[in-house]
Amino acid sequence: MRAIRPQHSTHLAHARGPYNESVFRFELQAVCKETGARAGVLHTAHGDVETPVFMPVGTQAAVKGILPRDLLGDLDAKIVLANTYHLFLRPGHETVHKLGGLHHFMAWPRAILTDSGGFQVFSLDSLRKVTDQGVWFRSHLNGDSHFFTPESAIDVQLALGSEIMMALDECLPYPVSHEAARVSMERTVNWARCSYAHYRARTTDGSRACFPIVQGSMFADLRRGCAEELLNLDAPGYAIGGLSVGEPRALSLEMTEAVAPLLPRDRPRYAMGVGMPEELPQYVARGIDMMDCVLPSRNARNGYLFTSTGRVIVKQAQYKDDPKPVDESCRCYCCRNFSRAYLRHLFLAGEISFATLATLHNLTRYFDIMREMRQAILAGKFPEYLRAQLLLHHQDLE
RNA sequence: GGACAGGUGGGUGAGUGGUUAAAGCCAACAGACUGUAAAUCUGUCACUCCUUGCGAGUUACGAAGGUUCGAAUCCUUCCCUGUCCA
Repeated sequence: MRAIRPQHSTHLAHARGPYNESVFRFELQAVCKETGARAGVLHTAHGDVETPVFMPVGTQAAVKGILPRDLLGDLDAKIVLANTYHLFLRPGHETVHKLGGLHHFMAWPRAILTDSGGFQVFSLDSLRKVTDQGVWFRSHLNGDSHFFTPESAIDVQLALGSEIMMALDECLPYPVSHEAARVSMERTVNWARCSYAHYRARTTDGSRACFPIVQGSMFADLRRGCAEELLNLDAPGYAIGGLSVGEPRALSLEMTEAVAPLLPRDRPRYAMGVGMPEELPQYVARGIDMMDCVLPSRNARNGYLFTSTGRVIVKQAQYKDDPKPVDESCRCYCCRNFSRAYLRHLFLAGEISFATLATLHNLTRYFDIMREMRQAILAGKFPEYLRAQLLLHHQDLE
């Protein structure tokens, strides 16, 4: 068998800073005095990640609809997500490991964050059973039973080789009782401790991080209690999970507000699974550095495009003869070359290229928003940016 | 000219006396989507009216008649399509 080794040098040359690139480290560059919004850099063994950052979701080691080439080139993404549960089932973490690790396997030389499978506790509700020790999953592919523990989730992520591993957590639906949320939160804390002990035992060089996840449903006291417990782990970063599971938007932001101030100032904060474009500044304004969401990619495939002036559901009949680009102020390949009418045609015709163009556009939109925010924070103009956004999206945020 | 087989809503295609304004699929239209069981899913899809109800009325299964309490379904005639035979 031919030796397969990741080849990072060419891709990373420009991304390397003056720091020890083998060590995972967060560098805070600016903090908005009025809101607490932050700009920084996440230094990883696979390149620097400027924050605040939006991470495209590539569950099965692929961001649906586009190629790593698009992510590297046009989008210039610095980090993507992949999923422990899905890659464990198929093709199997050992297979990925044997083939040189996830970066090499999916031809993605930059940073990768792997989710632990905690979200699948929520989304595969009918196929799993949670115990104090872990989660039984019945594979959605063939019905096989698999038991995930905090330790095994770390092992799978170690085999995959991601820079940022997530501790196994229990993501609850909404609404649940305070008591159910408390029991679940305590389980998530225990799991985080187990994950952490295992992570510490198995990693030595500091090149890879593991983030615990704050849970507690929509109860501020539980959220705070959870965060305080997790602080004892002295993790290199913290996530807030269990948001956007059906609750009113105001509640998700309220929970973020309750938790973020408790988290270490010098560590990145990750709000998992958010959000709509107009929500992103709201999280950043509450001190969030990292976000991810399937919306730009999934909605793209469903004909729903995000623009600087609102949504364009390009599959609608009203765009049948529309020669305009999706977003006239967008510089993406899709908007530079194709009309709404053409995109609508591709969608209705079921052409695969629609997904590619639409996803490319939506991710461009998300990245533009993140870039604008970062620049505003660095320039000390984030409050103005935020106020302008609020005016623009007054109704959306109701 | 003869013998069969057929003609159903935008398309396809079920339905052989009443629960049929007519299944299913497709198309079309609208909506949903937030750490992806998603190139997925949901709804609408003859017209009119209102007290929006498993409401009322009108029109509709090639055309026109007929049988029947009741017809897309049975009968008669006609028109059209396909295949085969002359």
